[in-house]
Amino acid sequence: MLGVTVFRIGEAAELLGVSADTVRRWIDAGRLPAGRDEAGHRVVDGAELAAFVRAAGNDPDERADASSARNRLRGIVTAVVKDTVMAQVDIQCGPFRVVSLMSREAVDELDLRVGSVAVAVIKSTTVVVERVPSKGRTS
Amino acid sequence: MLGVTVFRIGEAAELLGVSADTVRRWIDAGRLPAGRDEAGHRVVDGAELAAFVRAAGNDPDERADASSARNRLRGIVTAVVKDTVMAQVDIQCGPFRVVSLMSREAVDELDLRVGSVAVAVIKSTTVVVERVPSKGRTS
DNA sequence: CTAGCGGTTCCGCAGATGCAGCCCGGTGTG
DNA sequence: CACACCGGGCTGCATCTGCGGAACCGCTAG
Repeated sequence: MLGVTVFRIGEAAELLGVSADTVRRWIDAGRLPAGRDEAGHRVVDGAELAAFVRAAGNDPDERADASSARNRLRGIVTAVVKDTVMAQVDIQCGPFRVVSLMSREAVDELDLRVGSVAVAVIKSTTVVVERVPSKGRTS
Repeated sequence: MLGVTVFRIGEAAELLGVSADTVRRWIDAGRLPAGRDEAGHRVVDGAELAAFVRAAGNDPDERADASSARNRLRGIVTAVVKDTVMAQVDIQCGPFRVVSLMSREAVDELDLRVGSVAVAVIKSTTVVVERVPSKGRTS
């Protein structure tokens, strides 16, 4: 098991958040290196895809750049639920919804409300990583 | 201070990650409610923008749906640095780069490597929210 | 008061993306 | 073995998005 993770075009497309056609065009344009399997289907190496998605994520979004420094996800507040002592704040950060539980006092003090811009900050030691059952095979 | 956060078209565009032209077209198409200020400039209400970004984030991406349940950010591993006892794993989740610090043993056990698909899971109590110096005024 | 600067509106254009249609190859089931 | 189903390759088309240009408005500095 060399463990080289490879993706088919559909899998890569889902990961990148675009259609398979777009991934195909990127490959044909040479922007994303890929090979072909015995059936003529395009095969994308996991490491290549990682490099591509990293490059794509850095350039266009300066806000992502500012974020990429240390787990800073910038977004817009979509919900605020205030309890007596605690409060829950939902932030939409790009395609993800991040939920934060904090004291009600903190919410009041920050004056967080629906529509406000906020940044979700996460200590890297509190991030748990799960492997995905998935797809990519080892070849 | 009623605290109704409002955005100008450029600010909304930056938040949504698109150009001001696109936001203008969305408004003209009725997809995003907006008013006009005394100068004829479009003005977007923060709550409306929040509703819009929430809807936009849920529909297209089923993977985001699966993620939105509880701070589950799915992405691709872009870097793995192994130290003697600790390890750092970088995951590109949409436009954001998430860094996780974990024991080296955990990395080996999960068989995490560049190009693997992984999910960053974050307890909502460990998410710190910062307000942005920003923009949106109170009217 | 005037000039300069930044942001917005509106217009038109070129490139990128998504989608539908059609054919092919691999897989599983009866 | 025959059949249906699924994912992929390839083509063409409609749409969306971003960019540049020209004019307008509001704010600030001189």
